Amino acid sequence: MNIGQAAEASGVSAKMIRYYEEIALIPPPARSQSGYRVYGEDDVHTLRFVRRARSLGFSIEETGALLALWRDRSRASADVKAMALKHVAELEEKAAALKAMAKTLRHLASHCHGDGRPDCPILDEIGSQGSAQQSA
Amino acid sequence: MNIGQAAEASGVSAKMIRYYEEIALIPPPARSQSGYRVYGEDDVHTLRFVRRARSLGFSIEETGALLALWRDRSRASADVKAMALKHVAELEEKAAALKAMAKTLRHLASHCHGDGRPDCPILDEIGSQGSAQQSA
DNA sequence: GCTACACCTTCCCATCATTGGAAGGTCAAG
DNA sequence: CTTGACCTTCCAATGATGGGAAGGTGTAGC
Repeated sequence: MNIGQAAEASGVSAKMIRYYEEIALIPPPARSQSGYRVYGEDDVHTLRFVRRARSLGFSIEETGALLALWRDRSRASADVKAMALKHVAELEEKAAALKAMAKTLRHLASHCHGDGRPDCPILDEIGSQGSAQQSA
Repeated sequence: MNIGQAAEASGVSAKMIRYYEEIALIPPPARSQSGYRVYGEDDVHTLRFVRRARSLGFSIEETGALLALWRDRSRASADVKAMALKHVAELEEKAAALKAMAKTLRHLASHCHGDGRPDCPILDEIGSQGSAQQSA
Protein backbone atom coordinates (compact mmCIF):
# COMPACT_ATOMS: atom_id res chain seq x y z
CA MET A 1 0.00 0.00 0.00
CA ASN A 2 1.37 3.42 -0.95
CA ILE A 3 1.05 6.51 1.21
CA GLY A 4 -2.02 7.73 -0.63
CA GLN A 5 -3.93 4.55 0.06
CA ALA A 6 -2.77 4.52 3.66
CA ALA A 7 -3.99 8.09 4.00
CA GLU A 8 -7.33 7.16 2.52
CA ALA A 9 -7.66 4.10 4.72
CA SER A 10 -6.61 5.82 7.94
CA GLY A 11 -8.08 9.27 7.52
CA VAL A 12 -4.66 10.83 8.09
CA SER A 13 -3.40 12.99 5.23
CA ALA A 14 -0.26 11.89 3.39
CA LYS A 15 1.37 15.12 4.51
CA MET A 16 0.72 14.31 8.12
CA ILE A 17 1.85 10.72 7.77
CA ARG A 18 5.22 11.94 6.53
CA TYR A 19 5.33 14.49 9.32
CA TYR A 20 4.51 11.89 11.99
CA GLU A 21 7.33 9.78 10.63
CA GLU A 22 9.72 12.71 10.64
CA ILE A 23 9.06 13.48 14.30
CA ALA A 24 9.29 9.77 15.10
CA LEU A 25 5.72 9.46 16.32
CA ILE A 26 5.39 6.49 14.01
CA PRO A 27 8.19 4.23 12.77
CA PRO A 28 9.53 4.63 9.24
CA PRO A 29 7.77 2.19 6.92
CA ALA A 30 9.33 -0.13 4.40
CA ARG A 31 10.31 1.34 1.06
CA SER A 32 9.81 0.00 -2.43
CA GLN A 33 12.74 -0.26 -4.79
CA SER A 34 11.96 3.15 -6.18
CA GLY A 35 11.79 4.71 -2.72
CA TYR A 36 8.02 4.78 -2.25
CA ARG A 37 6.82 4.26 1.31
CA VAL A 38 5.00 0.96 1.67
CA TYR A 39 2.40 0.45 4.40
CA GLY A 40 0.62 -2.59 5.76
CA GLU A 41 -2.58 -3.06 7.69
CA ASP A 42 -0.78 -2.67 11.01
CA ASP A 43 0.52 0.70 9.96
CA VAL A 44 -2.96 1.80 9.00
CA HIS A 45 -4.19 0.58 12.36
CA THR A 46 -1.57 2.68 14.09
CA LEU A 47 -2.45 5.71 12.00
CA ARG A 48 -6.09 5.32 12.89
CA PHE A 49 -5.12 5.19 16.55
CA VAL A 50 -3.19 8.41 16.15
CA ARG A 51 -6.04 10.12 14.37
CA ARG A 52 -8.47 9.07 17.03
CA ALA A 53 -6.22 10.24 19.85
CA ARG A 54 -5.73 13.59 18.11
CA SER A 55 -9.46 13.96 17.61
CA LEU A 56 -9.86 13.46 21.35
CA GLY A 57 -7.65 16.47 21.82
CA PHE A 58 -4.44 14.69 22.83
CA SER A 59 -1.31 16.51 21.72
CA ILE A 60 1.18 14.74 19.50
CA GLU A 61 3.38 14.16 22.51
CA GLU A 62 0.53 12.69 24.54
CA THR A 63 -0.47 10.62 21.55
CA GLY A 64 3.04 9.22 21.48
CA ALA A 65 2.75 8.23 25.12
CA LEU A 66 -0.61 6.59 24.49
CA LEU A 67 0.87 4.78 21.53
CA ALA A 68 3.68 3.42 23.69
CA LEU A 69 1.15 2.25 26.26
CA TRP A 70 -0.95 0.74 23.52
CA ARG A 71 1.94 -1.30 22.27
CA ASP A 72 3.07 -2.32 25.73
CA ARG A 73 0.91 -5.29 26.59
CA SER A 74 2.18 -5.41 30.15
CA ARG A 75 1.49 -1.80 31.09
CA ALA A 76 -0.66 -1.04 34.10
CA SER A 77 -4.12 0.18 33.29
CA ALA A 78 -3.67 2.81 36.00
CA ASP A 79 -1.16 4.59 33.77
CA VAL A 80 -3.62 4.82 30.96
CA LYS A 81 -6.49 5.87 33.16
CA ALA A 82 -4.45 8.55 34.90
CA MET A 83 -3.45 10.03 31.60
CA ALA A 84 -6.98 9.97 30.29
CA LEU A 85 -8.41 11.61 33.39
CA LYS A 86 -5.72 14.24 33.46
CA HIS A 87 -6.59 15.05 29.90
CA VAL A 88 -10.28 15.16 30.70
CA ALA A 89 -9.52 17.75 33.38
CA GLU A 90 -7.54 19.84 30.93
CA LEU A 91 -10.25 19.68 28.32
CA GLU A 92 -12.86 20.74 30.83
CA GLU A 93 -10.68 23.57 32.02
CA LYS A 94 -10.29 24.89 28.50
CA ALA A 95 -13.99 24.50 27.85
CA ALA A 96 -14.77 26.43 31.02
CA ALA A 97 -12.40 29.21 30.00
CA LEU A 98 -14.07 29.51 26.62
CA LYS A 99 -17.49 29.56 28.19
CA ALA A 100 -16.37 32.27 30.59
CA MET A 101 -15.19 34.36 27.65
CA ALA A 102 -18.46 33.80 25.87
CA LYS A 103 -20.41 34.73 28.97
CA THR A 104 -18.50 37.95 29.47
CA LEU A 105 -18.88 38.90 25.86
CA ARG A 106 -22.56 38.09 25.75
CA HIS A 107 -23.03 40.20 28.82
CA LEU A 108 -21.27 43.10 27.12
CA ALA A 109 -23.32 42.63 23.98
CA SER A 110 -26.57 42.61 25.89
CA HIS A 111 -25.99 46.22 26.80
CA CYS A 112 -25.54 47.29 23.22
CA HIS A 113 -28.56 48.46 21.23
CA GLY A 114 -27.34 46.97 18.00
CA ASP A 115 -28.95 49.62 15.83
CA GLY A 116 -27.66 52.42 13.66
CA ARG A 117 -26.68 54.63 16.56
CA PRO A 118 -23.02 54.73 17.49
CA ASP A 119 -23.55 54.15 21.20
CA CYS A 120 -22.33 50.75 22.26
CA PRO A 121 -20.78 50.04 25.62
CA ILE A 122 -18.99 46.90 24.46
CA LEU A 123 -15.95 48.71 23.18
CA ASP A 124 -15.84 51.15 26.07
CA GLU A 125 -15.81 48.29 28.51
CA ILE A 126 -13.19 46.38 26.61
CA GLY A 127 -11.09 49.51 26.66
CA SER A 128 -11.57 50.24 30.32
CA GLN A 129 -11.24 46.86 31.98
CA GLY A 130 -7.95 46.56 33.74
CA SER A 131 -7.44 42.86 34.18
CA ALA A 132 -8.42 39.68 32.45
CA GLN A 133 -7.01 36.21 32.60
CA GLN A 134 -5.43 34.68 29.56
CA SER A 135 -6.30 31.09 28.82
CA ALA A 136 -7.59 28.41 26.49
CA MET B 1 7.46 56.37 28.51
CA ASN B 2 9.72 53.66 27.10
CA ILE B 3 8.48 50.30 25.87
CA GLY B 4 9.23 48.59 29.18
CA GLN B 5 7.05 50.96 31.10
CA ALA B 6 4.30 50.75 28.49
CA ALA B 7 4.47 46.97 28.76
CA GLU B 8 4.23 47.16 32.54
CA ALA B 9 1.35 49.63 32.39
CA SER B 10 -0.64 47.77 29.74
CA GLY B 11 0.08 44.17 30.59
CA VAL B 12 1.32 43.52 27.05
CA SER B 13 4.91 42.30 26.81
CA ALA B 14 7.47 44.50 25.09
CA LYS B 15 8.00 41.73 22.58
CA MET B 16 4.34 41.72 21.68
CA ILE B 17 4.13 45.50 21.50
CA ARG B 18 6.84 45.47 18.86
CA TYR B 19 5.11 42.63 17.07
CA TYR B 20 1.75 44.43 17.07
CA GLU B 21 3.49 47.43 15.61
CA GLU B 22 5.18 45.32 12.95
CA ILE B 23 1.90 43.83 11.75
CA ALA B 24 0.31 47.28 11.90
CA LEU B 25 -2.23 46.38 14.54
CA ILE B 26 -1.11 49.48 16.39
CA PRO B 27 0.48 52.60 14.90
CA PRO B 28 4.22 53.14 15.21
CA PRO B 29 4.92 55.34 18.22
CA ALA B 30 7.17 58.36 18.39
CA ARG B 31 10.89 57.76 18.74
CA SER B 32 13.41 59.43 20.96
CA GLN B 33 16.59 60.87 19.46
CA SER B 34 18.39 57.64 20.15
CA GLY B 35 15.69 55.57 18.50
CA TYR B 36 13.80 54.39 21.58
CA ARG B 37 10.06 53.98 21.17
CA VAL B 38 8.18 56.57 23.21
CA TYR B 39 4.62 55.90 24.37
CA GLY B 40 1.93 58.08 25.87
CA GLU B 41 -1.17 57.33 27.92
CA ASP B 42 -3.28 56.93 24.79
CA ASP B 43 -0.96 54.25 23.51
CA VAL B 44 -1.19 52.42 26.80
CA HIS B 45 -4.96 52.69 26.61
CA THR B 46 -4.91 51.16 23.15
CA LEU B 47 -2.61 48.37 24.31
CA ARG B 48 -4.93 47.60 27.18
CA PHE B 49 -7.80 47.41 24.72
CA VAL B 50 -5.86 44.97 22.62
CA ARG B 51 -4.96 42.83 25.60
CA ARG B 52 -8.55 42.72 26.76
CA ALA B 53 -9.84 41.82 23.33
CA ARG B 54 -7.25 39.04 23.05
CA SER B 55 -8.18 37.74 26.49
CA LEU B 56 -11.76 37.53 25.26
CA GLY B 57 -10.52 35.21 22.57
CA PHE B 58 -10.61 37.59 19.61
CA SER B 59 -7.94 36.90 17.03
CA ILE B 60 -5.46 39.60 16.15
CA GLU B 61 -7.41 40.29 13.01
CA GLU B 62 -10.69 40.60 14.87
CA THR B 63 -8.98 42.76 17.45
CA GLY B 64 -7.88 45.06 14.64
CA ALA B 65 -11.47 45.34 13.45
CA LEU B 66 -12.67 46.08 16.97
CA LEU B 67 -9.95 48.67 17.33
CA ALA B 68 -11.08 50.38 14.14
CA LEU B 69 -14.65 50.40 15.40
CA TRP B 70 -13.46 51.70 18.74
CA ARG B 71 -11.74 54.61 17.11
CA ASP B 72 -14.61 55.36 14.75
CA ARG B 73 -17.01 57.44 16.79
CA SER B 74 -19.64 57.33 14.07
CA ARG B 75 -19.79 53.58 13.64
CA ALA B 76 -23.11 51.80 14.02
CA SER B 77 -23.46 49.83 17.23
CA ALA B 78 -25.00 47.02 15.16
CA ASP B 79 -21.58 46.34 13.64
CA VAL B 80 -20.02 45.91 17.02
CA LYS B 81 -22.82 43.80 18.38
CA ALA B 82 -22.85 41.52 15.35
CA MET B 83 -19.15 40.90 15.68
CA ALA B 84 -19.44 40.22 19.38
CA LEU B 85 -22.31 37.80 18.98
CA LYS B 86 -20.64 36.00 16.13
CA HIS B 87 -17.64 35.55 18.34
CA VAL B 88 -19.80 34.34 21.21
CA ALA B 89 -21.18 31.67 18.92
CA GLU B 90 -17.69 30.57 17.91
CA LEU B 91 -16.53 30.42 21.49
CA GLU B 92 -19.50 28.34 22.49
CA GLU B 93 -18.96 26.02 19.59
CA LYS B 94 -15.38 25.42 20.59
CA ALA B 95 -16.37 24.93 24.21
CA ALA B 96 -18.98 22.39 23.17
CA ALA B 97 -16.42 20.51 21.09
CA LEU B 98 -14.03 20.33 24.03
CA LYS B 99 -16.78 19.15 26.34
CA ALA B 100 -17.74 16.47 23.85
CA MET B 101 -14.14 15.24 23.78
CA ALA B 102 -14.02 15.24 27.56
CA LYS B 103 -17.27 13.32 27.75
CA THR B 104 -16.12 10.68 25.32
CA LEU B 105 -12.83 10.27 27.09
CA ARG B 106 -14.40 10.11 30.53
CA HIS B 107 -16.73 7.45 29.23
CA LEU B 108 -13.78 5.44 27.98
CA ALA B 109 -11.94 5.91 31.26
CA SER B 110 -14.92 4.75 33.28
CA HIS B 111 -14.52 1.27 31.81
CA CYS B 112 -10.89 1.04 32.86
CA HIS B 113 -10.03 -0.51 36.19
CA GLY B 114 -7.11 1.79 36.79
CA ASP B 115 -5.16 -0.77 38.78
CA GLY B 116 -2.00 -2.70 38.18
CA ARG B 117 -3.55 -5.07 35.68
CA PRO B 118 -2.88 -4.42 32.01
CA ASP B 119 -6.50 -4.65 30.90
CA CYS B 120 -7.83 -1.27 29.92
CA PRO B 121 -10.36 -0.79 27.16
CA ILE B 122 -9.47 2.84 26.60
CA LEU B 123 -6.66 2.12 24.21
CA ASP B 124 -8.48 -0.66 22.45
CA GLU B 125 -11.38 1.62 21.78
CA ILE B 126 -9.18 4.46 20.63
CA GLY B 127 -7.55 2.04 18.26
CA SER B 128 -10.72 0.54 16.95
CA GLN B 129 -12.99 3.53 16.46
CA GLY B 130 -13.37 4.32 12.82
CA SER B 131 -14.55 7.90 12.74
CA ALA B 132 -14.29 10.96 14.85
CA GLN B 133 -14.78 14.61 14.04
CA GLN B 134 -11.93 17.04 14.27
CA SER B 135 -12.70 20.34 15.85
CA ALA B 136 -11.98 22.95 18.48
C1' DG C 1 7.79 2.94 -27.58
C1' DC C 2 5.73 7.34 -26.40
C1' DT C 3 2.74 10.33 -24.08
C1' DA C 4 -0.30 11.68 -20.61
C1' DC C 5 -1.54 11.65 -16.04
C1' DA C 6 -1.72 10.33 -11.35
C1' DC C 7 1.12 9.45 -7.83
C1' DC C 8 5.36 9.58 -5.23
C1' DT C 9 9.79 11.89 -3.37
C1' DT C 10 12.23 15.82 -0.80
C1' DC C 11 12.51 20.58 0.31
C1' DC C 12 10.98 25.09 1.55
C1' DC C 13 7.47 28.32 3.03
C1' DA C 14 3.17 30.00 5.43
C1' DT C 15 0.05 30.04 9.07
C1' DC C 16 -1.09 32.06 14.36
C1' DA C 17 0.63 34.21 18.50
C1' DT C 18 4.25 34.25 21.26
C1' DT C 19 8.74 33.56 23.32
C1' DG C 20 13.73 33.30 23.33
C1' DG C 21 18.16 34.79 22.32
C1' DA C 22 22.22 37.12 20.11
C1' DA C 23 24.70 41.26 18.96
C1' DG C 24 25.05 45.76 19.71
C1' DG C 25 23.61 50.75 21.18
C1' DT C 26 21.96 53.94 25.21
C1' DC C 27 21.10 55.73 29.71
C1' DA C 28 21.61 56.60 34.57
C1' DA C 29 23.86 55.67 38.88
C1' DG C 30 27.92 54.96 41.38
C1' DC D 1 34.38 55.28 33.38
C1' DT D 2 32.39 51.11 34.45
C1' DT D 3 28.39 48.46 35.43
C1' DG D 4 23.95 47.00 34.71
C1' DA D 5 19.45 47.78 33.14
C1' DC D 6 17.27 48.99 29.35
C1' DC D 7 16.64 49.57 24.37
C1' DT D 8 17.33 48.35 19.21
C1' DT D 9 17.00 44.89 15.17
C1' DC D 10 17.25 40.32 13.40
C1' DC D 11 16.74 35.34 13.47
C1' DA D 12 14.77 31.16 15.15
C1' DA D 13 11.69 28.16 17.50
C1' DT D 14 7.23 26.44 19.08
C1' DG D 15 2.65 22.90 17.39
C1' DA D 16 0.12 21.02 13.79
C1' DT D 17 -1.06 21.51 9.41
C1' DG D 18 -1.45 23.03 4.52
C1' DG D 19 0.50 24.58 0.07
C1' DG D 20 3.43 24.24 -3.54
C1' DA D 21 7.71 23.58 -6.47
C1' DA D 22 10.90 20.49 -8.81
C1' DG D 23 11.69 16.15 -10.15
C1' DG D 24 11.20 10.85 -10.25
C1' DT D 25 7.87 6.69 -10.96
C1' DG D 26 4.05 3.76 -12.50
C1' DT D 27 0.49 2.74 -15.45
C1' DA D 28 -2.88 3.22 -19.09
C1' DG D 29 -3.95 4.25 -23.83
C1' DC D 30 -2.39 4.90 -28.39
